[in-house]
Amino acid sequence: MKLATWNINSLTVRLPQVLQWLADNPVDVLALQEIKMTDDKFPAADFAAAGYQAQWFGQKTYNGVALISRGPATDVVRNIPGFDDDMSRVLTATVDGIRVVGAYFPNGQAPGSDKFDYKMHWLQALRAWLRTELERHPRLVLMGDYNITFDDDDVWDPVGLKDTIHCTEEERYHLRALIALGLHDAYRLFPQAPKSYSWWDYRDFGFRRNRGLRIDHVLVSEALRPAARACTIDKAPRKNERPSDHAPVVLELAD
DNA sequence: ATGCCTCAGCTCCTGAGA
Repeated sequence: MKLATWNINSLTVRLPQVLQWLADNPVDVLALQEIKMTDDKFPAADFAAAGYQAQWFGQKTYNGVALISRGPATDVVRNIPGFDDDMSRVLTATVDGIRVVGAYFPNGQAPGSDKFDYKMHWLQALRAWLRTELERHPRLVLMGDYNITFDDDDVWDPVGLKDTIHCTEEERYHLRALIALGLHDAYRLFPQAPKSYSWWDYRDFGFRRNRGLRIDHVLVSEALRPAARACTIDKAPRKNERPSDHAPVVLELAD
């Protein structure tokens, strides 16, 4: 079984790339972030024609998430229960016996800003809810655009970017706290090339110069960890014409 | 460089992303 996450920065613009990627990489579940469209615009028929079901939770202009799956998605939950939020960021469902949480974490803009405060509160609420969700569903995957790096290995210029957004100790504290719930960074369960990133700035030839960050993550629960077989970042779509700034991250689980 | 790209929208500029 394969699961993947991809921030596609507008599904309107990149639907053809997503369909092509699914044709080339027939994963069982694909979590999408930043679809940037209202629910009435979601191209469910296009996914159905490709053999995929879909759940979606859209929003005008910003945010918006979806879960694309071969099998049916049940017990669907939108956003974080108990946390009042006007942004569409989280979509959770059970697929093939696995609780899949697809999430678009807040960006946070800059430490000290209102958006950063919102990010901290959102992270707190996510963790509180995940604690109970993990009790109900031990076989759980949390994947998406976290907008947080774990450590310097996830940052192309750890000195220059020290304490800037995605790299602050406050954000990393929350990321480690998620790990402390009994989750594992699937990417680091396996040997990886140094300077591996999942996002590169559109500006200044960021991708060509490999000036990137690893901010898209797949976390697996303790119960699923023994089944993890591989976790990879697929840089191929970043080489497309009009690419997303993010690359897909793929987790392979033993059947 | 409060910049560089890219996207959406009350679209020919601005806000936001990361």
